[in-house]
Amino acid sequence: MRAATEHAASVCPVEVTVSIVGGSWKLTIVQKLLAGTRRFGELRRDVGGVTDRVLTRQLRELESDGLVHREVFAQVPPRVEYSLTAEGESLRPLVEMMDEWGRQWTSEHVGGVPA
Amino acid sequence: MRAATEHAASVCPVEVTVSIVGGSWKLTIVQKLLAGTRRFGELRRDVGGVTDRVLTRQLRELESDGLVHREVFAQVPPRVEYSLTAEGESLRPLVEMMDEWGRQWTSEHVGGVPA
DNA sequence: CAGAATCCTCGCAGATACTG
DNA sequence: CAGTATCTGCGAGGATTCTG
Repeated sequence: MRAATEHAASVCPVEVTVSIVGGSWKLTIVQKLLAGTRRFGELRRDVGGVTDRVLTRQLRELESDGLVHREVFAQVPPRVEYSLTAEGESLRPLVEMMDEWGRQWTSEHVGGVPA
Repeated sequence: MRAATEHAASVCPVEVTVSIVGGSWKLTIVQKLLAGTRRFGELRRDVGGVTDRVLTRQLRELESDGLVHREVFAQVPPRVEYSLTAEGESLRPLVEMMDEWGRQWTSEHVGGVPA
């Protein structure tokens, strides 16, 4: 278990969840993966604005937390596919709820309803 | 709107939610407030392990995000009460879901089911 | 294509001390 | 009691460059 998560566990369960999905881009990545398996380059494009280094690290953390499965194809050019594990899939309702809550909050605090 | 939230808004709605509830202790605080109004000292005790400075800042951020209401009583000794706004209350299902997900994840990754 | 290596910075969390 | 003021550090996030 990652150090941050371990510390969170000593506080309270909600903090565990935050420590796992709280990294920047992390839930956005999960959201994309909820739609199906993606290659590294696809994620980089779909997420948008994230650098290789950061995307890689977020994916590795998600992997080590057991939410994401990483499959490497030994071929040239390299091909790596990312998909959600069952545990990752279990985030679906949470992601949907947070997406909805975020839209709601934004619309109430900006006055404009996003598409 | 806070800078972090503003940046998150440019990414995707889920990131907005993360930026609002993602600070350490923040959801734990909300969880306590979901049970009812609390004074500063009560929160400090209930949350446990948090310093004055950090607790204060988290509360101020929650306040500026419109989730928490801060009421100061002009008296000696000072008395300040914190409570959730309607928007804060709207986090209840999310907090419950994250609490449950965190318990589940922890039990599967540690082998021991927490109380 | 999918990253690894390197370097930088900036902000948050935390500790400590003080106060109306 | 409920903070503020000040300092520290640490580590995530980001930019850039290089490679099998």
